This record gives sequence, C-alpha cells and structure tokens, in this order.
Amino acid sequence: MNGIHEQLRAAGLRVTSPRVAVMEVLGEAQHVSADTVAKAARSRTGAVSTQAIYNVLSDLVSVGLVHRIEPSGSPALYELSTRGTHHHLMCRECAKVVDLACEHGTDACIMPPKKHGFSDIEADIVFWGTCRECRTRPNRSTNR
Amino acid sequence: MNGIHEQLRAAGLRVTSPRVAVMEVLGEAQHVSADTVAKAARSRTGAVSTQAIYNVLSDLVSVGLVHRIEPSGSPALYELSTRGTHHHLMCRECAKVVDLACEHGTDACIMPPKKHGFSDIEADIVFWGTCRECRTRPNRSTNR
DNA sequence: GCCTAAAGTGGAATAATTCCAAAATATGAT
DNA sequence: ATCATATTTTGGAATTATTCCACTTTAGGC
Repeated sequence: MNGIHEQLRAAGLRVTSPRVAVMEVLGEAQHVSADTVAKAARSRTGAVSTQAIYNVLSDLVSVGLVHRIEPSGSPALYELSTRGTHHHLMCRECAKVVDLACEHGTDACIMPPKKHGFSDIEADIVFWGTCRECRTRPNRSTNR
Repeated sequence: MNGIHEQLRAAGLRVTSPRVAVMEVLGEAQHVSADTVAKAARSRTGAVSTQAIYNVLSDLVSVGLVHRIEPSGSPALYELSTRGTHHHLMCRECAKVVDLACEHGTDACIMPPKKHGFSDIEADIVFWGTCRECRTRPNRSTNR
C-alpha cells in the first residue's frame, strides 16, 4: 500500500517504525541533517533513539535509497536518492543548499553555475571509490 | 631569503613561528590532517598549541596559500595551493587520497578516473560560493 | 503463535573543532 | 633601538556530530 514499505522490503531491509518515519521525513524535506531527521521522526512516531536515526540513515545510504552529502564543516545532510543525479551549490557562510541538475559528462557538471545569485564560486570535486588494497583485503565487513 | 616569509608577508600575514612551521610541514607532505600538521610542526618548532594550528590553517586558507579538502567522515585535510587545480580520489574504506590532475571544462574533470585501481567510483561535486543574502548582509565579519 | 536474527535503546565515549580570557609577540612609528 | 598596539598564541574547557557497547525489543519466517 505504502510505497515506503515496498521500497524497504525490495532493498532487503525489515520494515520498522524508525525506518518508515525517516523515509517519510526525507520524502517531505530536502537535504536535512541527522538532527533534523531525528526531531521530525520523533514528532511523528514518538520516541526514537538518536542511535536508531544514525543506524537507519546509514542503512538507507548503504542500500542506495538515500544519498548523503557531507558539506564542509557542517553536519552531514541526507536526501532521498529518487531525485536523479544532481550536485549541490552551498553557501560558505550560511550553509544554504541549492540543488543543481546534472547531465553526466557535460560542461554543466563542472562549470560554475551562474543562475543562483552566488558569487566566488569554486568547484569541489571528490571521487569516491574502493582502492585495490581494501577491495582485496580479507575479512572485510562490507562487500562494496 | 626564505620563500615562506615572503609568501606570508605578501598575503598580509605576520611572520610567526607557528605559521612558518605549518608552511614548512605542508611543503613536505601532501593532504595532511590538522592533527598531523600539529605533530609535525611541534617536532620542528617545539610547543605549538592546537588552537594555533587551527588558527594558522584557517588563516592560510583564507588568504589562499593553502587549500582545504573535506573528505566525508574524515578530518579535514590541508595542502599548499601551489600545485595547481586538482581533484581527489579517495578510498571509502581507508581514506587513502590520490591527486588527480584537472583540466577545467574537460570530461576528465567529471568522468571517473580509470587508472588507479579503484572500483565503484562515483563523483561528489559541491560548488562553494557566497549567496546573495550573505553577500549583502551588513556587519559581515569576512569580506569574501 | 514461537524463535532467532536483526534492529532499537540508553548512556557513555570519542574525535574534531571552536570558544574564551589572559599572556606573548610582530611590526610600524618614535 | 625602544615602545605601543593590534595581532597571535596559549591553555583549558566546551561543543557538536557521531560512534561504541551491552542489553532489550521486535519483525518476519516456520
């Protein structure tokens, strides 16, 4: 009935109220911090431990339902990954976040966006991967 | 005599031993954490407070002598900005960092690099800027 | 309706970074 | 060279985000 239940099951995760609450919260807000998620989830479900919030977010990120953004100096932000690939434009001072559409391989991805009233823009690009040593190391906890 | 002194003066910063020590350390290491900088600076100058290390790094970043990288979940890393624009390839598991040359506007900037033995690579792109509200707000401490 | 692995709880711990007021010091003017 | 002052540094405590741990609860297959 509820798409969230199906999404969780499809991802191989049990359906629990913290997970449903977090998914609902993320469906209504954009790029929110763990703390914001926790407050919103509590006002919805009642008590949820901080640890559960972090566990849930981490699980959801692992299975790919949620994307984590890590802005410099601010807490990590989370958003549903159902919105297609996009990048972010952040204010250095107030940490405001603007979503940027992304077309892979086009200049739009790497040229500073001009239409949002921001100045002194610079790109911060980090490629994330798993290096050979980590990939081939025995006893890995994850299987990435 | 020492290029570091001149660089600091040219940037409008006073020449202090913590600043010189940090610059020297950064001249010898690549992408190091504040903690690593602190230890190396101490083994060179004697005692330097943690606070001084953070102040110095922050000042050097402000004037553009040093670049700060903010890897997801790991402490911030610092490097001299004299090495031209480049991006970073980081291991999700061991936080190893590989420098990537960057030619602005070319696909190389946005396509996953293939030559470093990393797998499951994805790009994390964040544009940093100052938004209109912050730029025009009175009583700003910085002048960016 | 059980059983068991998976998930959640509560509380303490950690790690990176920042805040604060007082002491030290680099630099420009005397 | 010496002095005055604004800039830096010091030391110690505080904050913030996040994680660890041992124990309890619960979802979902039998």
